[in-house]
Amino acid sequence: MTAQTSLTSRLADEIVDLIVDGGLRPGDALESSRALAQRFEVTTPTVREALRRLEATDVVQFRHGSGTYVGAGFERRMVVNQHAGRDSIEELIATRLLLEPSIAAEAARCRTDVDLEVLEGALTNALTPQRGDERPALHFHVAVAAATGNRLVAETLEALLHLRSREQVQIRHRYDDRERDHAEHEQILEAIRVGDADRASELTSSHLQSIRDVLVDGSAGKGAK
Amino acid sequence: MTAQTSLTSRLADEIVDLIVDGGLRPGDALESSRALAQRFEVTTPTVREALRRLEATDVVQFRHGSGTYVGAGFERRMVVNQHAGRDSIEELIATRLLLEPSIAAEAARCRTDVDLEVLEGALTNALTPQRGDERPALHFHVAVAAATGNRLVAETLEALLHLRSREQVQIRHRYDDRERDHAEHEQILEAIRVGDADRASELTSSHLQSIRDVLVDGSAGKGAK
DNA sequence: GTCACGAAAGTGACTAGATCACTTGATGAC
DNA sequence: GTCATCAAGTGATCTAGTCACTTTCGTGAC
Repeated sequence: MTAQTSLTSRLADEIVDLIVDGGLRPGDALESSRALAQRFEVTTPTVREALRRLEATDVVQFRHGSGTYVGAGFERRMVVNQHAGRDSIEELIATRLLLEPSIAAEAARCRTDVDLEVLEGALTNALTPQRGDERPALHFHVAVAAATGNRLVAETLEALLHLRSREQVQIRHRYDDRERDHAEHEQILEAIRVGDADRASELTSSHLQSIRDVLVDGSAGKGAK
Repeated sequence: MTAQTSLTSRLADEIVDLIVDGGLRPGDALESSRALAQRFEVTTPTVREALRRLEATDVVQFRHGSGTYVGAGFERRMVVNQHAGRDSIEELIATRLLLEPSIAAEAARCRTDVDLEVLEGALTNALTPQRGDERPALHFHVAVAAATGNRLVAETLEALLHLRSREQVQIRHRYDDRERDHAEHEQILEAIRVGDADRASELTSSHLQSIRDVLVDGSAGKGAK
């Protein structure tokens, strides 16, 4: 049960731990590949695989002939992977509450007929339980962002929702009022359809607020599990 | 001149090209490691390093014993690395225009005295030309996002500005009216200081709009360099 | 004393050829 | 028809190196 994950994955995590424990900051040098290989009792190619993975998000940087150094992505990782307490979930909802109303308003202004079809599709998909299908059913809120016609907006929101995806499941577990969820989504869609930006914004805001309320009440009133 | 970059980096790019050229979509299988190694005339550990790098952003996924598959991150990469034309810069500005006014408003509501000091620091740093110092001077707009007290908001905006960082330099090159930039930042800061959310939002909006205008005029009027 | 040069040590980059572990699909017994 | 079995394909990792680059530090010229 310790780990179904690969040796390389664990290794990457352990290297991050090493950076944390050592109090290293961006710019500081890590141990050499060979030293790391010895420390973790693996071979250098394996260490390098783990480091490459970390390099991709700039957690570490290679400098040929010089050494391996902590990169700026390290601190970013610390923020992103912060312990998944209630704070981080509330932080996520707060962020969405800040950004999504504007996005919904813009969607109401810019949406095309095709966007509307996609939104309707996302809405019906949400009701049918996930099939064995690979496609994880386009998230309604991402579909709204896509309806702005700006791919970067959609991408940003998707990245945001992808974060803390585990906690998002928790939210759904609590906020299990599917009918209400669907009804609110439908209202938002209607506002976008008729191009009422203000109403789309307000509805999105109150929708997220109600989710937040459930969350806060739940954490205050309910015990574990 | 062909490439100062490492073999692994080039290899990662070439594998992505291979996915693109092959018309592969998320879920499709890649060639085996051995086949890739043969194709590119490198050894398997090298291929694996390149693949690990791509795995970090979910461009590919490993399935032990089964194969290597294209992941959801592939399409994301396509969006992020789309050819850096004017469209993508305008898209970025449009996104910022959509998100940052709300953030500035929230900052005006939530900022602490410490946040104000940080903002002032970011403002003066922007005027002094970059020193040899490693720290790349906290971006004013990121500092505003941080003043919301929500780390996730700051992180999101930072990620956004980090994208297309090359093009951002272009923008600065055109929008070289440092004094005006600084003056507008100062106005925004003042609104945040006194807690005027509406004004902070409006000022941010007009600030970004003026940047966009310069950009659009520049692209229409000016030739290359 | 100062500074250019250059060898040596340390480090990452990559090679070469294996072995082990897991998945998958075909085969064959029941 | 169903299910256990097995073999081929693939990823995961190892062993044991060589090559290329950077940094350092000592040497010697000035």
